Amino acid sequence: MANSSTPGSGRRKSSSSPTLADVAAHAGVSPATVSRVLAGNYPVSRSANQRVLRSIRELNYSANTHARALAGVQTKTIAFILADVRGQSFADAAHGVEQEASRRGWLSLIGTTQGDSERELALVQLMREQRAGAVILIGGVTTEAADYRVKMTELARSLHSAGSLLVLCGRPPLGDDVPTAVIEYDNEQGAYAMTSHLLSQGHRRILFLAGPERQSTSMQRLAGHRRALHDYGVPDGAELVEHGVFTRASGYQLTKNRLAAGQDFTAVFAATDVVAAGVYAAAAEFDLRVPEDLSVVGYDDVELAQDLRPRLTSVHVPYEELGRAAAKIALDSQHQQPGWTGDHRLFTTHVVVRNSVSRHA
Amino acid sequence: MANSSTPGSGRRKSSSSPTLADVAAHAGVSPATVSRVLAGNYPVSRSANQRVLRSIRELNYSANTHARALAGVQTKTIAFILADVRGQSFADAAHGVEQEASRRGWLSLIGTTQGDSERELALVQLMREQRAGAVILIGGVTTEAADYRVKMTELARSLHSAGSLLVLCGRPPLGDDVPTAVIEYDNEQGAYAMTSHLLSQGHRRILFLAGPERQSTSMQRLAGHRRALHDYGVPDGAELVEHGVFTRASGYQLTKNRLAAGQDFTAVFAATDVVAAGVYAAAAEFDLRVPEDLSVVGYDDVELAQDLRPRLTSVHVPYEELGRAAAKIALDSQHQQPGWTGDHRLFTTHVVVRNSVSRHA
DNA sequence: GGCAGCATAGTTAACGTTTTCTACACCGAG
DNA sequence: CTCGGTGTAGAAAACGTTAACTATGCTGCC
Repeated sequence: MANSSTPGSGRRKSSSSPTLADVAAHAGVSPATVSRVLAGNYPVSRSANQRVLRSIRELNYSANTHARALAGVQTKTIAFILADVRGQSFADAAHGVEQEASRRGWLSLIGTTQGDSERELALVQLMREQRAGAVILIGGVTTEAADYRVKMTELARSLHSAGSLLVLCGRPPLGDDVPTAVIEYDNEQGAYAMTSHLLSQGHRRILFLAGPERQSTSMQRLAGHRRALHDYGVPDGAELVEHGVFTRASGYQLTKNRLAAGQDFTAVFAATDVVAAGVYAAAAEFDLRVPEDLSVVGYDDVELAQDLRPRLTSVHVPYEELGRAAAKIALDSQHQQPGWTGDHRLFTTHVVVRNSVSRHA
Repeated sequence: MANSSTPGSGRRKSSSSPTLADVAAHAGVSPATVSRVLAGNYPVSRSANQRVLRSIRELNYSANTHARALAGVQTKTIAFILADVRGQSFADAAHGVEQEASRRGWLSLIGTTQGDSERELALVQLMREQRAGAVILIGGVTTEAADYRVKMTELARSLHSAGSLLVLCGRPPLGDDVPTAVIEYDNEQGAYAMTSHLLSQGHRRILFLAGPERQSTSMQRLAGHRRALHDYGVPDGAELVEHGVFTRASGYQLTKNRLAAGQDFTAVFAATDVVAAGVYAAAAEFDLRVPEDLSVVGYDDVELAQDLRPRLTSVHVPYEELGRAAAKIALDSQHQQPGWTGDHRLFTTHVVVRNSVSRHA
């Protein structure tokens, strides 16, 4: 009509996808009818229905998500946000989410933050804007910035009021009045159990390789370790705690430094299995046998724990199940009441004893 | 104005996010001005600018992506699609993408297909609709369905005409006239080199644990293996090829079966390092020492290769760099000419010799 | 002093759906 | 033979942006 005045002038989509209007024209019906055929929530005559279906097939039409979203329908997409895909544990959790989501015909998207809370906020923001059906955050938080809490709280509310949901997995809740679901796994308890195990085997000087300072997961595990030491009446040796990151390289370097400094310890509790792999490498370099000369334990119990030699004693965390549960809660929440305050679920962990710990006289 | 006639009647958003119009009203300017402040592509007076900025902050406004996309702007989002995040190799590649994207201020999203080409199409589709700036597909393809090729080709064209780009990474191109970028790493050559290595060490009966039949990566590696056998004049022993999947469990089971059947081979070439981990486990169960009784090699050279004992000889593939390169090409392509046919880049691989192979008399 | 030109501002038409409303046959019942 | 349904269909108003047009004061020049 209006813009057909000068044929080649206006911003004409060259070979873009066919629109609903195109389908309607092709089938000789109104746009509304096409929409109704697609939605199937309104009576349409047999003949019109067939013509529309045929046109859709012939034009290879597919609805534009954005237009749909703008018009108020939710996308069947669930977002999963973590620090780094390279970590086995969270990758397992991601798989759990994926599984549950696809079982229900939803698509899941993964975003990574590299531990940067700015990026985390940006991703949640993006997902809210994209009208994701739910957003799952997994893994500890690092920042203490008050700003962060405020913004995340706001995003949680905003998601909730848009019929979506923020799920916090393995991280501290935002507050009682914030509409989120929380899924935790017991870091403090697991670390307590593991350190107890080491203590019961006679170890008294245990090097604890923690994650970053002020990272919640890291701090919880350290707290469990400390509590066990305290309960056994062992001095809590702050000088035997080292902070690093959750990588093999970090475990290797930290252990090497300590060993080079001639420090005296009979066991190492690595905050993570991959960190423990680094400990193994450093020990080998100093000709220390595991577990005869040095006992080593980890946390997470990922597949790697079984491939290390000797096999690594670790704390089992049901990551995949965690992911499934998160997705389940998120997707079930679809029809939550407005006054709803939040679900809370706690997964337990347990020590898996393998061959990396020896009795110490 | 018009819709304020009956205050409480229409479908009123209860506590939804503030819109651009809200900001405009709050700042006492027109919507256009707000949009311009945001875009910064049009002169706005100092005072108006400040008022708008303040209103945005006070209302905590954030633009609606869908409306934006609908109005034709691209999202600064890049999508990365793979089969399964749990595989180290692709996780590394994902990290490379992530790195490069965030370096430029882009967000990256990961989607997983579980090897299902239907889901793959759906994800690419979704990303196209979401106006992603680029879509990167990594890993071999499994399907032979003609339908798949047709649809993917169409999506590639559609993405390209929307100013976006489809990047194929480690998988066969769709055709010369399809506007995609292709990044390959040499599976055939790497496998050839590895099998040559085994042959040069005197091994003649090599069990090859391939991935799924008709999966491109798997087939390429098998082809390289076969070519090496042929070049050395060794019978190509189809009975020494076993097809499975790229997991530890698969490697374990397949090897165990062969061993239990009393089959005779002196080396195992696992299609993947994690598969090799399974081989180690099976060998241990039969009291076979690696490499004295059985030589084992893998492919990918992920971190795990260094943690296995003995350390695994493997073919190094620069996954992280691959990811970075893919992202780089994708993001640089932003201003490609219409007649553009596609970039092509090939990464080389090389054997990393460790301790899992012994000389066979 | 009138007028071209510039710096800002506002209007309005897209973008592609969904979803009310309204319209129109056609049917059986009074 | 008219009159409320009922079953289908279309028109049009959202949804929240962007961008192409218009509109309006000014400034400065002839």
